[in-house]
Amino acid sequence: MNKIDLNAECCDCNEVHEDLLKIVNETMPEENELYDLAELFKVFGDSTRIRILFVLFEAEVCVCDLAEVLNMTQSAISHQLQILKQNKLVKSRREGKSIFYSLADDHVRTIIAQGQEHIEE
Amino acid sequence: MNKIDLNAECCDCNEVHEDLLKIVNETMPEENELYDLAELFKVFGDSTRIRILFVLFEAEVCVCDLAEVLNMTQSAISHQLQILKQNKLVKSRREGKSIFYSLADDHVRTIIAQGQEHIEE
DNA sequence: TAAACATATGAACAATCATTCATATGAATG
DNA sequence: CATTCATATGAATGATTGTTCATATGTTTA
Repeated sequence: MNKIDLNAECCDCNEVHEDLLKIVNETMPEENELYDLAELFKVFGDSTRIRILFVLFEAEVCVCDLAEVLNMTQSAISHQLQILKQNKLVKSRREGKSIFYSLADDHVRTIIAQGQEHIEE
Repeated sequence: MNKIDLNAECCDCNEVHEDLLKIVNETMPEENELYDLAELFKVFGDSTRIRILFVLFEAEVCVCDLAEVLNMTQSAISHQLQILKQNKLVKSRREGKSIFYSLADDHVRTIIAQGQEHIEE
């Protein structure tokens, strides 16, 4: 595998081609992992979902409280909660008529904290 | 703490309203910071850009090599590089006709590593 | 068990986005 | 200085997505 391409059809920086292909083939995650990674970050790429997460950083909250605090419709919040739940960023628990949502794990905090560090520079 | 909100206009979980509002108002970032955060994660939310970043984890690479290694058109790669650059995830350097791209800082690695940890569980 | 309440969900619509195509810019080369 | 090479970019297009609206599901209560 990874044979030398002497007829590099690209730019003149020929020296790197072989090594680059080799290294990339070794370190690049599988196609479906790349897809999952992008999917995960897509979930963080919406300010409504980010705001939901910031609320859940502080407390376990039911849907209607989330909607009230964030000043959005119950339906919009519920739709976004489903997306957060599908991606295992939040979990839910029923208590009577209400359903309470909370953070699923602490990666969420870490990822968002890293994002904040990045934009604050 | 956790005072009761007697005028809760929402669901029956009245006790939390006041405190929740207070805490959220204290800890929720400003509107534009939330927007910037979401924008940043949106950049990670595309597998082409993720793949570009994985290549740049290993080496400083010119545009045509990126296009070749990732098997995509020069134009598509260039468009995505502009987005990565605007969000300060990569930087560029001209050398003759070529332009070499590299990671702008190490938050990129940390954020993606956290994402990988999350999906591998 | 009917009504009220809390949440979920499907369809529709507008907005956003990634890629393609054509072309422009900018540097090296002969 | 015209051509070639490497990259950037604007417009167009098809695909994806967040919100709304209407309605369904599931739980409590009278």
